[in-house]
Amino acid sequence: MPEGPSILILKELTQKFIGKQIIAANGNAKIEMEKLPSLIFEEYKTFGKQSYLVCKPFTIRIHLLMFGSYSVDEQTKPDRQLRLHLKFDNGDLYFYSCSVKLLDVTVLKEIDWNADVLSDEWKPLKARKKLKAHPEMMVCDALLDQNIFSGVGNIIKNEVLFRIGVHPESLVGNLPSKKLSALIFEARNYSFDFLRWKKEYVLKKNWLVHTKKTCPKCGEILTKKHLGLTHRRSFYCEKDQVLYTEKK
DNA sequence: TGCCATGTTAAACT
DNA sequence: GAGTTTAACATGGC
Repeated sequence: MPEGPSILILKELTQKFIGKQIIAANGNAKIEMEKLPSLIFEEYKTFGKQSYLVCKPFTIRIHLLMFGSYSVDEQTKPDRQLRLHLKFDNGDLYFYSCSVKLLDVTVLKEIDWNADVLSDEWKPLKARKKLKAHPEMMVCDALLDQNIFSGVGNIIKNEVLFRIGVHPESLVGNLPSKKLSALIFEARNYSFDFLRWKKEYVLKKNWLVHTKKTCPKCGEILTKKHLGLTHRRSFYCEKDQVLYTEKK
């Protein structure tokens, strides 16, 4: 489910509730539920994988983590623990097994919206600046850094690195300028491909290396390893993805 | 059936 | 205190 593009799809599904009053709120989220009824759901803001349901003077921050899910209007699988249910006069919004926090709406001012690869406010130059400040970082860690590439997840990471022909263990500071540009460009570009394919239910079909066995380019066996600070799965081709070891 | 994964935080270590 | 490792959360696919 939940890499940045999937959250945008969720946002679209909830648009009919914008401007509506919350009639009731329940679920096992450890928040002050009694504060929610009568508030107006004004806006659904996303920041990468985070959702911010703006209901002044609060905002409900929801993160689906690894296994979170949602449904609109129907409680699809009642056996799951219902984390948050918001009732409106034209339907219902349900969230399951996710992180939920009720925050003061002012937290939205603290967010660096320019870091969201899927946002109109995305600023590639700013991402470049952040990367330049961390030359010792492995590119596989850099792509997953939500302060630099908010919304990028492990699938996008693997696919982006294959597209640009860069080995996941290359250091940011060793990338040639053109490769650095390609990295920043594809982080956003692939995210939109992901979004389109997800909507068409053909996302998996379009994976080139993620969970794959052989390289679609050269046919060699792909390497699967847990790499970087986060030890997340990396799928890559030793032949087609260059390990940049020399400072350029 | 058991393992593991599209993620993040916070506690528990050194 | 810092930096690092582990646990916790919880569901579904293979």
